[in-house]
Amino acid sequence: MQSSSSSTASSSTPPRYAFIDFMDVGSTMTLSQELANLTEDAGQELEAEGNVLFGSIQGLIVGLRYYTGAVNKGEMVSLVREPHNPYDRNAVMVANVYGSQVGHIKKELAAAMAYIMDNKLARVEGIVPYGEKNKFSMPVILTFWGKEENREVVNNLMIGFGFNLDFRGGSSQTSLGRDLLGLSTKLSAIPLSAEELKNAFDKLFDDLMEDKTKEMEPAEAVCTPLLSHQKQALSWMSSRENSNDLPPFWEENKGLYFNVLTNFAVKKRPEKVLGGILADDMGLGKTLTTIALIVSNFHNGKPLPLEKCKGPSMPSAKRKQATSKEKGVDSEESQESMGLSPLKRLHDDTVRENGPQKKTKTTKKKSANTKKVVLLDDVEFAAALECSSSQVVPSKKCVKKSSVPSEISAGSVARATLIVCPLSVLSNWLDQFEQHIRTDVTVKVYLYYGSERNRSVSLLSEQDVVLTTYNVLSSDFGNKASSPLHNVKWLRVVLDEGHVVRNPNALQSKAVLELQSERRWILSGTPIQNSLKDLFMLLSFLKLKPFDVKEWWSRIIQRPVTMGDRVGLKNLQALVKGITLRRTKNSKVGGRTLVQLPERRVFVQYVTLSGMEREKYERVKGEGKNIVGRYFQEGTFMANYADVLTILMRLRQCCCHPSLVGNYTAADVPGTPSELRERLIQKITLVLNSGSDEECAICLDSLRQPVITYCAHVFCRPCICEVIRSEKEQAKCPLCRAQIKTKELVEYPGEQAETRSDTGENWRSSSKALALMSNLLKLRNEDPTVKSMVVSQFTGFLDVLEVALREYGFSFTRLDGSLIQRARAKAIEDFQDSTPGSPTIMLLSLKAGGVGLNLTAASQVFVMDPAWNPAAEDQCVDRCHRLGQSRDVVITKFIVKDSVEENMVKIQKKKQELVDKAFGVKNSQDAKQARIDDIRALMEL
DNA sequence: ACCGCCGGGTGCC
DNA sequence: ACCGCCGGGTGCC
Repeated sequence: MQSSSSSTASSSTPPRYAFIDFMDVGSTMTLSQELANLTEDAGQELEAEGNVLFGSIQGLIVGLRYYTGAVNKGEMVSLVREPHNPYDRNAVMVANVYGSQVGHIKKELAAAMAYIMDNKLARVEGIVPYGEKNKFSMPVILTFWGKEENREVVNNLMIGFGFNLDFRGGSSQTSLGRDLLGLSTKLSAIPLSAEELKNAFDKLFDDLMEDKTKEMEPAEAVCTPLLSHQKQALSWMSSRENSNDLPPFWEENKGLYFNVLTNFAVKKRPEKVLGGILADDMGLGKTLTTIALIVSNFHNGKPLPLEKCKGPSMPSAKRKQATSKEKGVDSEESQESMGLSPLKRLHDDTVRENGPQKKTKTTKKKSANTKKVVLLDDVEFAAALECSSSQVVPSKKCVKKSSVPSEISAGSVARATLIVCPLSVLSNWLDQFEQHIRTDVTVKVYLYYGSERNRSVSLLSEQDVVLTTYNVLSSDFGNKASSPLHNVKWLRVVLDEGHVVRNPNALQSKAVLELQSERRWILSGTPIQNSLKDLFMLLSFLKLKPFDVKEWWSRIIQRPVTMGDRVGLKNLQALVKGITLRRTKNSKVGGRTLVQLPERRVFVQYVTLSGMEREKYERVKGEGKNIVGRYFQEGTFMANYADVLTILMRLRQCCCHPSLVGNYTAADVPGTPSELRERLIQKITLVLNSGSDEECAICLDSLRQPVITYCAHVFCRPCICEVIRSEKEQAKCPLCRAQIKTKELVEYPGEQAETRSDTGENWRSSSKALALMSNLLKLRNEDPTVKSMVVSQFTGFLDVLEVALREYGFSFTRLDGSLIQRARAKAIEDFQDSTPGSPTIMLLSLKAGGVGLNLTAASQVFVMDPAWNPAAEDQCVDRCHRLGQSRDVVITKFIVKDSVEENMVKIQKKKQELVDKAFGVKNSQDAKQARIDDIRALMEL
């Protein structure tokens, strides 16, 4: 099994924004993705986007009488090649929107289409114009879509078989044309302008709360009083789960159910979609609301039946602690705590946000101790507890002893809720269950995490809540041995920070889609990260038919909308509105905003380099300019992109502290395999530590178990192995098409391998470090209780700052990618602690920590170096500027004058203006040129 | 399928 | 009777 520690770094950084995307701030693509697109045929499936219409032709669907799939007039059908059909290897099967086979394309036409489809020269889509009642065959209009460069060859191929692609339908002016494109004729044929589209798109998720203002009180088990907007959310979520309404776009008419979008009609009532998207802004209490939902809305709208605790009030938190302590006594496994540490530490946590009834550490500890004694006396009860709230129990014991006396536990009725979340918010969930559930009832929360996790399906099914991470889920799913989580019939599955699953090709997406559940929820503050496409994955998870199938999503929603079709947009809006609740920090309830956040102000401080620093900077810049200039001349710029990034990184490091910059190695020539290997390790380390949050070009997600190929491209190990497995000996690098082999993949040795810069004894200051220190000293003089976050992209710079902080007697903690979860949680806990003497400074690496991170103790933020993507900075700042922050937040950004940093800021501004103005996606050639131009500007070439 | 196609029966008008 | 024509059997790929 993959070790859980190897995945900590990446999983804790949900790729909320494409960090490295410095050329194109705010656009949808990251560097890797763009590289993948620049390289022809990166193994991606033929996407509908970017395809043009070649033409259309009328064909015939035959063999209707052998199949049950019905089609209505005007309904879309899907065409699927059947290369293994025993009667005709050219066979093309026709299916309706709901996946039932309708028939086949008549063989002569199928013969012409087969080659085109197999070689992906064109995508063929069908729509039935009439004849829906025919018994034996029906006509179908086939439209051919593909890349412009394939138009000719497709046309000629069709002519060769005696078919002429008719282009009349192509002009979307005619009503037939618009029908073929899946566009509407009814409302308006005037397409939306790019501006209107962007506006509409931005507003898609805005304040979807009209008629969602009914409030509901949570079950008694919830001890935290819910705010008004949380009660509204609870009411809405419950009604979504209990609703008997038809799914969006379905209407009932004389015993028939009719989908108004697809024209599909069935006798059987379509399956309900129970659940939806809770897209409230961060800090509005999605977690609390979800907890309230879990305990308040079991079957038939009744609360979840919970065990009452025996004896006098005994907070659940204490019980857990007692159990795990006791466990330590009688168990041989002492390392088990590795994966489970977040739980342990959470017991000592002080109450964070939203906590009207504060518990204090001391009372907790005390009663925990008393409890322990009691527990030892009551073996039966202890066993029960182990099954429920403790995660650290060896499996056999648990399975045997688990005797949950509840009538529901029998298994016929789904009981458990599965919560999947990024590692970084795991402990937050545990915290919040403790904090918000009354102490005299037990909600059985099982943490399915760590190597000792209990894989018993029946045990998991008996829980109230099972908590796990996306990584655990997908690694279980990937290891062919049956995945326990996929064999449980869940009552409810909740995807926390659900936007992290957005690439439908990634393993974790597949793992998530395969879960069996009655109800499904997505929690996400940013349901759409980049583009409309992100929504597809969410609908897919919610099983909102037919949009859970890519083809229908594209044809019915995505393409019409991106082509500016008003009805398409209207449908999209209706779709989103029907399943989403979103309130923002600015939403109003009864005329008042939901939460009032303190102000935040941003200052930029310019730093001037000292003579020595300037000298070194200019030297590094000179070397870099030479090399990059040569790449330009040779036209090998894109091929050497990694090196260019490295050079830029060195310059940026120079701005922070001269000692961060090591010797320059990019010009080295790879020699023997061992030298090559070393060089590759060096390169992958650089890439991963460059602060760019590189994404894997295959899954487009943050790198998981990163490996580097001999051709020096970095991917997730599972992703690239899958490519090699499927392409066998022919396997080529998705980015440069070089041959690749599994045994030639070089692993990332981990952050430890990072060469610590020569700070320590040789500590010398830097202008930027001094600028920071003077700010911090001034703050300490003014108010010693003020806490600050110090953010840098370079862990080496944080090392330097540590020395300086010690020198001046500051107490600080540090959070970066190298910390395992336990240390991470400890660092946050220490920092959030408000008792005197607690650390006042948090050193934070930009890429560490996740969206869920709560650092509200800080009211000062120092951004030491500019990020390529300013959104990353904003995100970082949001960690303290969120609900629970009581002071005004001041952000100070340091920028070195006359340096790459200043240029970066200029480019950021320019990009931001462009993004603000237009919504359109520029073509890859332009993007490439823009990228090159920007690097010229950065390097002053 | 109120078609097309196949293949057996049949054979002036 | 090596054809045409008739009419029954039959029918996706």
